[in-house]
Amino acid sequence: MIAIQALPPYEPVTIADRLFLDLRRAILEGELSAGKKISEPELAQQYGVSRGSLREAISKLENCNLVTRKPNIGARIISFSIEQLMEIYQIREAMEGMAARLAAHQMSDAELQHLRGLLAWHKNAMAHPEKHVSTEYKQDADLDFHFTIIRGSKNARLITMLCQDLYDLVRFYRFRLNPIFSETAMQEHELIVQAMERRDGEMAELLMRHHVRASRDRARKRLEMMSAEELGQAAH
Amino acid sequence: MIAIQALPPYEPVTIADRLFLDLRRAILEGELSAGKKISEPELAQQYGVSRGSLREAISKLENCNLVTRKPNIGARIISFSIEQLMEIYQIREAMEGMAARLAAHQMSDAELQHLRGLLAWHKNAMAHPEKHVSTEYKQDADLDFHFTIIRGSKNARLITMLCQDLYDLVRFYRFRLNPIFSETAMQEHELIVQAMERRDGEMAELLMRHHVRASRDRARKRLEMMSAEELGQAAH
DNA sequence: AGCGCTAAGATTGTCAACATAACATGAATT
DNA sequence: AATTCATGTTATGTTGACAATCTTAGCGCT
Repeated sequence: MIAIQALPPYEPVTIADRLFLDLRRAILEGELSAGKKISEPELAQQYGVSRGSLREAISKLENCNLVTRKPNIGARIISFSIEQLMEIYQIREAMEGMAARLAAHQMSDAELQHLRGLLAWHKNAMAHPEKHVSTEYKQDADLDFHFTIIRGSKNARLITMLCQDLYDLVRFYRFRLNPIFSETAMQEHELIVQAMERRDGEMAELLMRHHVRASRDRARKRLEMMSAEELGQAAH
Repeated sequence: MIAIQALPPYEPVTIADRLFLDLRRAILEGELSAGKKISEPELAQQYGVSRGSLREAISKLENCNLVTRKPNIGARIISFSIEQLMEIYQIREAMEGMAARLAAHQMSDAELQHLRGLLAWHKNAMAHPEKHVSTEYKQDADLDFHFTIIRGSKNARLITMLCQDLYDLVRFYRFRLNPIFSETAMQEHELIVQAMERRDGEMAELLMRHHVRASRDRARKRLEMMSAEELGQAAH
């Protein structure tokens, strides 16, 4: 069994930490509507903590780019925007491309085997949809694939910027768009792993960039097909 | 005269904001030693503010990656590490490469002319070192060059990640290494602008990536020549 | 001498109250 | 009727005090 660790867990030692994790999950899973203003007194009472701790948690959420704060006005959950989603894909293309290039050289054989196993598991899940394999699981598997390669780059700063700063945004949009993981994407993953197994960093980067670009186009096409009404729901 | 805006200014409306700007400057310019632990009571008294505001400012510094915090232990200024500097160059290669590609298509003719002017001004400053053009100015001009292209990408998230999250780290290292801006780098800038004037995004990306990679190699070579003693000074 | 334990000191996390700025309501005026 | 201004209310920024945790110095023990 492969561990799904889309949201890398860490033990919340302080109240503000726990609050941060709770709020992040609530935002990512849509419990708190996109674009909604955060009322400090309301949330503080709701979670039974003081405003000080809440403000610290909000500050951490700001780091994750999940809320924006304006002085003397307050904090808001970020709002849903197709333009921003496209921007994120462009950044992912550049950074994950570099991550794949580095990972092709830096990952150990064991790590590559793990990645290959992940791919096989994912492929099996796609082939046998009857085995109560939920959509979320397949999406988490996709995240796991990308995370493994990112971590494989062994570039600590790159890992932080992608896994902590950018992928919270990715999850924010992913949950609201609920994209289907396509067979095509699976084949792209396969090609990427093959290049990495050949230790071909140059090709791994090119293939990863192609994959992210293709995913962006699929997302855009999907968005154009969605009705305005559905998009409105996604925003909330 | 070309405006030097290495650190994009904004009006600090709240106390925590002003504190944040002050502390950031102090860290970037070496007034607060790298790796040093931040004492909340000490700094709060020194700046004449309460610990709450100081903690908020520290939280913002954490976003900029200039300090790291551990629960129940405290905050430390980041420490100087060659490995981290090399990691930053790798990220810049990927992201600024993408920025150059986008900017080649997105920048207006006027913006390109501004960039060209920046280059001319910089070239002139290099050619006439007698004109009391300090090293800092030339470095700021280099930052301006990169910032103009990054902003030219018109990708808001990319701009934020680079200008706010990554370039504070760049300044942190730059101040401590005090690198000389070489004639070679100037020529690389020239080639990048030429590609952008041709609206050749592909080439602009390749040239920018080459430029960042070359800068990284120059920095590494320079570091290898520096004695251990000098590096120890840089850390403080 | 070296190691582990204990208690004092200091530092960080948390809270509730105060000061100040933004927002909302309604009256007066053009 | 629409706009502007005044006023009250709410929310955010800020502060100082309290509680929990970590660090350190000192002591006893092996």
